[in-house]
Amino acid sequence: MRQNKVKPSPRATLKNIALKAKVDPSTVSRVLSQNPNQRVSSKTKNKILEVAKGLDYQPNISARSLRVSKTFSIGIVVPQLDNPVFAEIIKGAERGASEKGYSLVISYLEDGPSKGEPYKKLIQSNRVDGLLVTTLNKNSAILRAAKKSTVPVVVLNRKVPGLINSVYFNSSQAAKIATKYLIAQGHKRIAHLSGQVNSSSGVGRFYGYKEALEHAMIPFNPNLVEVSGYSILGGSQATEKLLANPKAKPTAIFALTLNVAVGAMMALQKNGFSVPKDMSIVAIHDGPIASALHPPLTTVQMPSQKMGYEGAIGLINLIEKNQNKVLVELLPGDLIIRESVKNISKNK
Amino acid sequence: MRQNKVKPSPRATLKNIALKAKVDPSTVSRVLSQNPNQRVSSKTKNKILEVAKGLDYQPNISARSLRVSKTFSIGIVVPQLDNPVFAEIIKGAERGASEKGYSLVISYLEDGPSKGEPYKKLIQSNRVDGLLVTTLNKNSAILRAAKKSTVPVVVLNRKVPGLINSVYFNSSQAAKIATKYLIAQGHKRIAHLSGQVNSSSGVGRFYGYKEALEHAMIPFNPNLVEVSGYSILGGSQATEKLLANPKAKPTAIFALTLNVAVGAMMALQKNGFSVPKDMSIVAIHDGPIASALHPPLTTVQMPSQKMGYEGAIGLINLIEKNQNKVLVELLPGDLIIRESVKNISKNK
DNA sequence: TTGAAAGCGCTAACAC
DNA sequence: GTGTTAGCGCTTTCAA
Repeated sequence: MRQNKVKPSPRATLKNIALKAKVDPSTVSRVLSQNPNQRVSSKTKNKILEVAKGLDYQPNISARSLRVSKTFSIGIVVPQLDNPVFAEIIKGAERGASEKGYSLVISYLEDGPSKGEPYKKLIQSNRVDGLLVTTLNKNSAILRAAKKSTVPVVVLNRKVPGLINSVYFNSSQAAKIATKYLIAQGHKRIAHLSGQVNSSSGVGRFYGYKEALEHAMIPFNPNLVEVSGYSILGGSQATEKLLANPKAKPTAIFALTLNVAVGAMMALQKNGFSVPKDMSIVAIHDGPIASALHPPLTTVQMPSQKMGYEGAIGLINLIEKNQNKVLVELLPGDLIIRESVKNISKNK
Repeated sequence: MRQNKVKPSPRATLKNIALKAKVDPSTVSRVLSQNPNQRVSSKTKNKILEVAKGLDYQPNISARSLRVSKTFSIGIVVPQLDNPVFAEIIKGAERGASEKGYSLVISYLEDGPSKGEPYKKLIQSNRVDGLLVTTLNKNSAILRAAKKSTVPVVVLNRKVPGLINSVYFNSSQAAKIATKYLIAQGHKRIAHLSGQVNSSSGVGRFYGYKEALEHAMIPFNPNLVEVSGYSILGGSQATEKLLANPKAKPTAIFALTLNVAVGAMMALQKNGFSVPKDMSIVAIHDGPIASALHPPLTTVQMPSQKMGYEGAIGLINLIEKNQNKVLVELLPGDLIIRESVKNISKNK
């Protein structure tokens, strides 16, 4: 009933705009697709713009995609969603994509060695013009698949041999900053909760830690390094080991991740250690939890969100051939000094 | 150079398959689009299937979209990405979408009162066939915008007046389970760290808590309720208030969220309370952190991932007109008993 | 500066 | 059961 009374406003297509503005659809396209070399008289241009606005025109992406063989969306492949680092990366990527008029298609997958299917489907059916790839695992199937991709790929959070395009974080420098700070506060027996061996970010932090020690002429003691991985539980277990080892006896801990630091703090508390009185602690990667911990944790900021943003922008530049290579090294952010480190230097 | 030597295998299109199989493109379409009432002889069908496989055919989504006015993707709008609940919802939604051959486009936005633009762009340019909407705020702009949507919308995590389709969690029942458990362990002075007033999930938990008390004939004491919101910091601050209030004196805390429980535990520790000796604690929403806490936290599982999954499946059914209404109430998951609650009943 | 015409890859109504 | 035909909405030569 109601439909009969209301004059159904025509769908806003180029054709309908052309009809209303009494011009050809192609002219409308010339104006609305913002082609730089338009050559349309400002009179007709204004008229078209006006009509388009009145009809609240939004281009039909499918039609445009079909015509120009581009989807105007990029995909992002993430191994886990419950890791705050990836959440921030996605956040940044979404911002970058939408700034450039692209949408972000998400493909989640467990980071196993054999998978890679979602990725395949994503690019084969022309759903995306390019791909942002993150992974925790150096040898993951996605990385292998990425090397054969027909669309541009930008790897986030690490450098991968054979894939030029990446936006990564200088984690070794972040580790150096964190370790140096502990040294400056008088610490000499500094433990390191480290990542897996096959993780480039973990290895980077380990080297940064070692370099900072060397620079301060503090001998490296392997007893002070425990592999924790990236989880709270891992941090807690590694710390237990550390405390149980009579050859360790650290006065400070450098944790490679916020989660790991949380686990470490729990283990310390459980074993009767008070932070920072009995043990100082610093971690890489700032986040809301850091300031909510008790005591608030001193951290080196990690620009995860920026990583996603820069990755998206770079990828789109690649797609649009504005550049042919993306290689961005992001420097660590600031050292956020809170209350988890005690100054134990004698000449204080 | 290399391109000249390699015979470029033709792009796998319907036309090329038709050429190779010596049939008409429309016949190929009939076979490959899996139309149920095909009426193609199994002989030609097999031939087509074979050729298609050899060419590794993947349909061009843009062309199909244009033709059938469908994008085969759904959008999801989330207010924050660093909240584990939303991460799990996305995870589930991605699984549901990909199971049905759809892709998931993500639109992140701060959950302010005035926004709603990303959403608008998403549906207006025909980028998505439907929308999954999550929000923390009862009065958010997205919800208002959703009511005017031309594509189906399914609201996740809450029921909203004026929007029929939703998949939500019976948080009041979860609250009841948690509170009842504390009561069964002999607790009578049970505090509740609650959500905001304008959040349906928060209100539900509050009612569940009250009902459980009533049922056990324990009088409700407003001094035992503190608004914590959903963050770690909020949980910590609310707990501080609780401890400072001489009229409260709880023996147990029911926290509406895992994050809030983490904050509470920090505040308790800071104030010299030991869990569960001096204070028991239960929270809604299980997650890896729960078992990593010290002591491991007793929780009522919340099916966030399932919410995303059911939402996606329901939305796609709506889109494909297999059903015309989605209204799913998810029951709380199991009570996971760990070590954060002490039995203080006398006749133990 | 603008219009006419073709076609991206696909599907569906209609013939036979 | 299979081919013919038209057209979704858009961009892009080519002509005028």
